[in-house]
Amino acid sequence: MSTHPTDSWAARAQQVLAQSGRHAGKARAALVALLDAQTCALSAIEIEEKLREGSRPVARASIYRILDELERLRLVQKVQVGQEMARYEPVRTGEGHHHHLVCENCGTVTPFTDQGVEEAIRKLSRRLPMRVAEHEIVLRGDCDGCAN
Amino acid sequence: MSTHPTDSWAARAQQVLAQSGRHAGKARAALVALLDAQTCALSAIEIEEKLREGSRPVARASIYRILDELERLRLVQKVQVGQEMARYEPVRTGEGHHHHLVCENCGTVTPFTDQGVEEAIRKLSRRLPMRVAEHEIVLRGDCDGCAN
DNA sequence: TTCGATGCAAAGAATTTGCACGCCA
DNA sequence: TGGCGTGCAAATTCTTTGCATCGAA
Repeated sequence: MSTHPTDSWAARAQQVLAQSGRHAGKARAALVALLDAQTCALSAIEIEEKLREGSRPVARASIYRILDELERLRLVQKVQVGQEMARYEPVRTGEGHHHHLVCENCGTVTPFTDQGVEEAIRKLSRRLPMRVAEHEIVLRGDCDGCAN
Repeated sequence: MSTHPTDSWAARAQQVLAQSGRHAGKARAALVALLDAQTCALSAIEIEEKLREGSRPVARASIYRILDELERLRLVQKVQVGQEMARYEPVRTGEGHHHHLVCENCGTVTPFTDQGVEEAIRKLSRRLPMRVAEHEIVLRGDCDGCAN
């Protein structure tokens, strides 16, 4: 949540898109607004459904194209959660990145952050035979709702 | 690496399969032998290619079916590495599980283990609103070969 | 008016399923 | 011999691409 409208991810996204010389289409605007309202990652199909029921329907191909473009501009991150379809979420400046919990029972995806794990990975990265650019962690199990 | 043939993952796999009341097909035997010889995860397509060039060709559908069965018996772990296709690797008893490094340049997948990270995740898991059953970590970047 | 944005439909790629035949127990 | 194992082909699912049209600058 941002305190000022102009600080919102959507506003920044629109700005970056405009600066990179693109026209402002309705489909993309709707998709950006939808993503901005989410707290966690959505799949392309989920985005299509929410747009159809909400603001306006957007063709699936357009959704993939727009997400791809947003990803190249580093406005969106594509996250892979298990074997399921790809999910996408806004990259919000100022917030540390988070990882994901996946309930194997109900499929719910929940974000979490943890300094301990981040630190452990940072230390580990120095010792690996690779310049580590990014990392992704997925924890799977049964969420409290399902474990009962 | 096992010290005795009968300790091999392949031998254990065959035993578990037999005990679960299955017949011993040639395709599955070839696939199990191939997996046992690997040091890291292979995709279904890679398995198909290696089998065709090596011991004997196996239909892709059979490969998926066999891998699925091995996964249900916990003899094989399916790992997802980025957006690429799924990969499969033997679950060897006695060895701690490992995670994966992926070179974004050449696509090479390399295993690693790290106690620090495992410990951090263990601690974290206790505090999460979920009974964590498993976790998966993928580090991406440029491997030493590609960084030069 | 020009070029990017979008929708629709077809193409692709990975994976799964249906069905008939072959082989192991 | 009966049922699991396997191959082949078709079906599914997610994603990408081709092409004509629409709309923003």
